[in-house]
Amino acid sequence: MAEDAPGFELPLLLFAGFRSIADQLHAELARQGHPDIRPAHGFAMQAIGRDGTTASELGRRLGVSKQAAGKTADRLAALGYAARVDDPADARRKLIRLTPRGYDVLARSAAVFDELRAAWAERLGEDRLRQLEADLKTMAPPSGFRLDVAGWFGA
Amino acid sequence: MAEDAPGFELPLLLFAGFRSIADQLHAELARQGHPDIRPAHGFAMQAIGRDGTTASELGRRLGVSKQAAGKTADRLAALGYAARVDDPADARRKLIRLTPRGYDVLARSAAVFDELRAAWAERLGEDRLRQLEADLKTMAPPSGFRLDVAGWFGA
DNA sequence: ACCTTTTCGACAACCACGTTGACCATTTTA
DNA sequence: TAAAATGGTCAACGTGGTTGTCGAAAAGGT
Repeated sequence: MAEDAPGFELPLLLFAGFRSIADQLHAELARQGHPDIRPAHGFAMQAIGRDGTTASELGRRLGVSKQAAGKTADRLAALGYAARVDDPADARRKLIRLTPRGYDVLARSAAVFDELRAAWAERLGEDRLRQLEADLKTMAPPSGFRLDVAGWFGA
Repeated sequence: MAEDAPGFELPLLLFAGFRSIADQLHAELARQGHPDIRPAHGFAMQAIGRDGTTASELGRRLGVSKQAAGKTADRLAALGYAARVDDPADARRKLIRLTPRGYDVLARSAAVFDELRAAWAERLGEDRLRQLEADLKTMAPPSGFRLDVAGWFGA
């Protein structure tokens, strides 16, 4: 009878799958006029959303401190993907809003993700892919995703 | 008929699976006397292996510069998991070797990974898990894994 | 043998991403 | 109205990366 795979392979495969999709996404985004977008930026812009948010709230959504979230917002602003504007209703707050260029990345990302999923479906079959998604949902619901990846990995 | 999952869910699920396993591993390692081990350390120690290696070679295995690999080795040394010794056969080289404490982490990690895989097998069934592994292997062979995760994500 | 090229390790400067702690300004609340 | 909670920023630091430079040692070619 066949041996079980060694346990260490499973996380490697999961990570390789994630990284494969992320790399293809960013290669395609680079081709479509967004060469300087990094995975961290995509997560942050997704968390900012169409309505914008504040640094404190962004930090809560991303699972990092408000200072870290503020720095990320500054970088996105420097790259032209976000802007920080005063909140007329609350002089403490500064809203982080996506620029048209930021919305463009979000829209293109959604499209590319759908294409990549379709590629998986074609290769594996829609049934197998659905089962894979369902199994992952069973084992690791991506509830309130924490995206402090860089810090999580190394610090 | 059921709708397809949105494309952006797939990478999130893959990452959540990876992170779930990694978090459980490190929680267990902490319980077993290794509270300061980080994911990056585990990858580096795995790459150092039982025979030890040099900073340059470690950099190649990890897909990072020799300087970065050297820094990682220094940190592992500071934590007591590795030691750097002169190579008697080549005065340029300094071998990075795991300490007994380093080997201990590797052995415990392997055991915990097997336990975690067994937990997945119990929940999903061995067949489903094998299929999941096979499908991931199809879509993203973890060939020559690059583990510059922190830099890849953000820099 | 000798000179050139390659390799290894280290130093320095820098960037990205995260952390705490402290601080001030502005709501909110009691 | 005074006290507490909230939002943003500054500063200092840790960790994981990057280039570029450099000297010492090994390898290679003539």
